[in-house]
Order: sequence, then C-alpha cells, then structure tokens
Amino acid sequence: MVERSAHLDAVFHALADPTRRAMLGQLAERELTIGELATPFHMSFAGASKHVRVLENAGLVKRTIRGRTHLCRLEAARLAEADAWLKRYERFWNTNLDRLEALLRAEDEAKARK
Amino acid sequence: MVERSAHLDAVFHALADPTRRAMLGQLAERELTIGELATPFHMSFAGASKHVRVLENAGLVKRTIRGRTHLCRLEAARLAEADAWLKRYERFWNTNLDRLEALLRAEDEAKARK
DNA sequence: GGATCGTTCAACCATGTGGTTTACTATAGT
DNA sequence: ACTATAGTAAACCACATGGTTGAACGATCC
Repeated sequence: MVERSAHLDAVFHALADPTRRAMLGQLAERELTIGELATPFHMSFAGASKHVRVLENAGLVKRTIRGRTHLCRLEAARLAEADAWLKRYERFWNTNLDRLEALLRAEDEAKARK
Repeated sequence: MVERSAHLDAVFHALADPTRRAMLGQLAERELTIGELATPFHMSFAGASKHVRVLENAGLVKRTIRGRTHLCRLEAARLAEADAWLKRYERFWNTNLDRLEALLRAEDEAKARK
C-alpha cells in the first residue's frame, strides 16, 4: 500500500540537506569540480565528495572524470519527478493556479471546438 | 554561504520517506486519525505516531485533538515552499518554459527600449 | 469504579547520517 | 624521478532514524 519510489526517496533525501541544495544552486550556474564544490562550505574534500555521491545516487548530478579532476553537472530530470509528485498537491495551496488552469483548459477546448 | 532554510530541510526530509508520502496521499482525500493512518501500513500505533510527528514538525500536517482521538489534516503551504524551490530549476528540464522565458524577456526588453 | 480505547512516552535496537582524519591512488607539473 | 594536486577509501565519532515493545495517561463506556 506504500507508494514505493526509490527515486523519490533518494531525491527528497538529497534535497533535505542545505549543503546539497546549495551545491545544486552552484551547479545550476556552471559545471564544477569536487574541489570547487567543497571550497565555499569550508568542508573537507572527503565531506564534499560524500555529498556529491548522495546527489549522484539520487540522479541529480552526473560526473565526468577528466584527468584527475571530476567535473559535476546538474541533471534535473529527477527534480522534475519530485516536482510532478508535488503537483498532485498543488490544488491544496494555489487557488490562483486553479483558476489559471481552468482558464487555459477553457481556451484549449474553445480552440478544439473552433 | 549555505542557503539556510530549516523549513525546506524539514519538508524535504519528511517527504523522503515513502510511508510519510503515502500518509500525505491519504490525508489529501480526507482527515484521518493516527489509528486510521497506521492501519494500512501494518505498523504499530507508536510507529505511525512518530511519522505523524515528523510531518507535523515539517508543518505538513495539523492535528486537532478531539476527545481521545487525534485528527490529522493536510497543511499544504509548506509543500508550496518546496515547490517554489524546485521551480528555480524548472528551466533545466522544461525547454518549453525556456523558450517562453526567452520570449517574455525579449518582449520586456523591446518594451524597455521603445 | 473498572474496563477499554486512542495515543503518547520511554527504552531499546540496528542502521544511516554528516562530519572528521589518515592513508591511498592517480594525474600533472617541473 | 620528485613533488604537488584531485579525489576516493576506510575507519571512526556523535547523533538521528525507522522500527519495535511495554508501560502510562486521559477520555469514553458500561
């Protein structure tokens, strides 16, 4: 009965840590190496490495090894999954969006009927 | 430098567990007591109670005690915060939105230049 | 009052977490 | 060849997690 999704488990868990969210924020601007990710958080390489692995396991980051440096880039598809999950609850908080959706749907139907 | 948000920490952590996500799913349909929440997961009352507390601490559930039963209802505002955070990454997965943004920006600039 | 129901509390267990330090591998620069 | 650099691996720490059980508390029913 439990809605099982290892993806969502991993993604939400990865996002539950502020350091990791900040890392994603950095990666949204440009690709970064582990070292570049570690520096702003005055954290050891090994610490940053662990965080990156968590992000990687959640599918939020892809790594390409070039020489001795590991370049990390954001991979947002799994964020889309999380977003899709949240969307199911949108009606509970966003009445404006409800109206917008209704409006758009009405327009589409009008167009389809034209 | 770390983007600090205890709210987001708590919300994402609460969502990282499939049992809790399922509980929210149940609560999206109707208010439920702790016992009603516990039953479908063949889990002890105390276990369910702990999960509910996590959801409560994250602000995702509000509890009203009536007599000896505790009624839980979904409180989606904090989900909206999580959604807002995710929105910042929407352009990475939604190329349609990319184009829309580019279009709007171009219009704005044209207007500013007029 | 006594039994029962819904729930929490406290203790416990195994495991996971975020973080460190030290040691190691592998690439790069001189 | 020597050394410095980028990163991982492993061991460790203090603490949180998800789960259990058993006792306790408060409200309800007879």
